[in-house]
Amino acid sequence: MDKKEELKNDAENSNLMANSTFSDQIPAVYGGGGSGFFDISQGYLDMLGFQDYGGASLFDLLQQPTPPNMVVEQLQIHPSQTLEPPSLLTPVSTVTETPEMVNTPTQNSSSISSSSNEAANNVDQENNRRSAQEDDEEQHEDDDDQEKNTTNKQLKPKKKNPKKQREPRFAFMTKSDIDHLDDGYRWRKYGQKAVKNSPFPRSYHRCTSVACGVKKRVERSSDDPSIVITTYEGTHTHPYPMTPRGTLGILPETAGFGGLGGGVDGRGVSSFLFAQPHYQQQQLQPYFHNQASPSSSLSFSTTNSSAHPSSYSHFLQERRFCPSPSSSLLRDHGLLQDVVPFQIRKEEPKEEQN
DNA sequence: CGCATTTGACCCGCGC
DNA sequence: GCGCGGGTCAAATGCG
Repeated sequence: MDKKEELKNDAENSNLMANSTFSDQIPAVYGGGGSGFFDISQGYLDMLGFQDYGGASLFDLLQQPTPPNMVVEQLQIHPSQTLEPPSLLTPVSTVTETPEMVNTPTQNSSSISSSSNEAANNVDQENNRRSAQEDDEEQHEDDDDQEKNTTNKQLKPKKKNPKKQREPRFAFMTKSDIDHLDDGYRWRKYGQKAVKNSPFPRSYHRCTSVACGVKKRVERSSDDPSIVITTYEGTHTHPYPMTPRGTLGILPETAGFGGLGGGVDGRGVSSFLFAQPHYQQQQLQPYFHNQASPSSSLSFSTTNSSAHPSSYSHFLQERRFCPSPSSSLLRDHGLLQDVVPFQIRKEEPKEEQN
């Protein structure tokens, strides 16, 4: 414990510091609600087209006369690497590792970039390995069997071999009482672990879709119990599950942009409809009270190990929830505003001026 | 009965 | 090499 814990503590302390860290990197991001949190105003939500949702989503809540505050903290987005800018997003790029990364000391760019790069490399390497491995496994099933037999003797047949591969990860810090924010997808919890130096456990979820390997980790910030850190890892490879729990009454078409699910790449994704059960509103409120303004903020951090532009952009796309095409206001910024708000804007001609 | 959650065990990477 | 902590597995259990 000693040093380690200290380090951990430091790291965790720096967790929330991510705000400052990030702000240092992308000052613009923090325009709204103090503390470096994004301010999601009702107007913003409108722009996102949330009003169209029938279900009681988190955002619905946000639309309440007294919008709850959802703190979303962008943990770390690395500005150094620009993503290919799809018309909508451009950006910022690289993301960094999520909570963990976030926890990393406030070393910002340098550390972040290095991490990102490393991560990226690792990812690539790992990906290669993985596929290679998979191929191998397929090709040598017999061998595998044998090997497995050997291994099985000792332990459960864990398929995982090589290094874990880190897929693009995006972390969201949400101020909420609810740990598991319903994003519309169906998740199955496959594990829970106690987090060191934190009274709150971390739960591991996996998308229930067959071929979808998207994972999600949910944990509460030890520094601020009111903050839930949700980390998404991977990209959904299936269409958005419409109204999974009757929370999302939206159709792809309504969603615009190919819909919540219809990601640009054809991959359905829109993992950010925080559909919440009704009761959540009540739970959320207390927090909002703590907020100076009735605005809500969503903060997320993207951690992208792969630092792949596509990943990021994809992420952004996902994040687009479903900006309604009609919302011209969003037109250029949309989610971008959250994610890469100002940065991007800088690049964009300000002429538009809203 | 099927699916989701719980939970203890195990694996793996990393730091010392 | 060892211990720690994070991440995952899978049997057991719970729930609708």
